[in-house]
Amino acid sequence: MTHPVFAVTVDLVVLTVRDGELHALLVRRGIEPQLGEWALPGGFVHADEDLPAAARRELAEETGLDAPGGHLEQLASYGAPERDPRGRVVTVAYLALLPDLPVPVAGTDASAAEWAPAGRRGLAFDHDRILADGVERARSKLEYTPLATAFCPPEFTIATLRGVYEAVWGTRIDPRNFHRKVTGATGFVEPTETLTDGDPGRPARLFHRGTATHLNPPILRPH
Amino acid sequence: MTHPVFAVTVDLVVLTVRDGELHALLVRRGIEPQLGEWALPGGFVHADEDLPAAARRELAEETGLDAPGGHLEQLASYGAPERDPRGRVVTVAYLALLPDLPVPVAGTDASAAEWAPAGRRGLAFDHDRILADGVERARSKLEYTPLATAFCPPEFTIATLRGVYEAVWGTRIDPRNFHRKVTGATGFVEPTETLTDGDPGRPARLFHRGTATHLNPPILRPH
DNA sequence: CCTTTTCTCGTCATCTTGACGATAAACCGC
DNA sequence: GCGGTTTATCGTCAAGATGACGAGAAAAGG
Repeated sequence: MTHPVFAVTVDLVVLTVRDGELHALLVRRGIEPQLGEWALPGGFVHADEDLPAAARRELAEETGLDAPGGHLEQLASYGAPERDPRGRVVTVAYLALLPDLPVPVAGTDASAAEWAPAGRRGLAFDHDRILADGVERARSKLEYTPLATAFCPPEFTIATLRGVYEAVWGTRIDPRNFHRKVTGATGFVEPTETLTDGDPGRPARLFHRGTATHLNPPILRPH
Repeated sequence: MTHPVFAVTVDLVVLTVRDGELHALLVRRGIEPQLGEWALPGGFVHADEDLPAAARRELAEETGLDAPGGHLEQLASYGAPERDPRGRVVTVAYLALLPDLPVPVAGTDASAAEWAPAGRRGLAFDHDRILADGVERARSKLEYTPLATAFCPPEFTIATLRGVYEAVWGTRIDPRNFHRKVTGATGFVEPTETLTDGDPGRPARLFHRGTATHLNPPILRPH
């Protein structure tokens, strides 16, 4: 039996929190098609490469670093027949959650790269949809997993963690109740011995991430 | 630029509840490779076909019916270089949740089809892993969505719904607390006017599914 | 020194949860 | 027909979780 021929790409939804708002990494396309349009970073899977390896490679190429303490997971695949003018291209999208990083550098196939607000639309191909799916996945995962810590540096305050929730969800959260829930959930965060210094207000204790993979009880967003 | 060539398949994790246990639909492969091995139903995506359409087509071919009242969603994609001896094959797995159906018929590329307990292992390719991922997705989704109703006929009792949760989670649930939670969650189930008749015990009210897409509050499995 | 800011702990009414008692309303075997 | 069994449904109660908010602690800034 014969079967149709496809190309396979990986595309990345790379999210971070900057200035209290959720941002996504975008690149300006430096090659055809859609040359000059903003798009998600990504590229073709190599001949002998596994999908997660391709995602990590593209992430390293586009951001200049792999995700140390960050998080990378498969998001979904998109393969509508007309989604790419070059022919049948199926893309496997990955979602990366990273702490705030220095300004990204343009990669091989990109003429520019920048952090854009996660609500940004008008991207090439079906990337609007992929970005929206990634943001929704992140919003949902913050409820049931401790992945909010992937947006934070290795040591962080409860206020920083709360800022992540507020940025991703676009809501305000009561600092006192949030502090109680987070420190009460087993394995979410572990206190260190050190306190912040130099910031306005009372010094805050620094925490690092705990060992839990699921939050119990969950931290549900208001609706 | 040139890029490697792939074949793309869809594979289906089709789950149902039979005799109080979670079952998966398996087919015995009628073509090479892995001829004679048990595997997940699936096949190549056609030249002009979208991914969800390919999943629905394969489901219809293998089970003889599309999912009326059932549920079909994308699960994940798998593309390790050595996963298929024919070459680079990326498969997009879909998860289907169906009410208990008559015995399936063997499809085009299968010499037999059967419902096997969802814990079954020893499948062809990497289908053990895909099946395990599908079961875990189903277990998790029952916590936060009303998808348990996808396993039920259009009208069902609370006990039937509880049986779904017990089968998928492999736990026992207190009937009184479950009844309270389910009827209390907004939009999960809507009561009808009719009662069951003929079964042992007191007649039970029949319900149909509500309009909610998320459960609030969630129904968390014990751990 | 006083004000402002932020962190952290407490309080309290309300809601949810889990364990379980009790009654209702059918069946089954005799 | 008649207890015994089975299942559905409602109610109770203590423990835990939630949301709204008070208040002190500990820093910076004028």
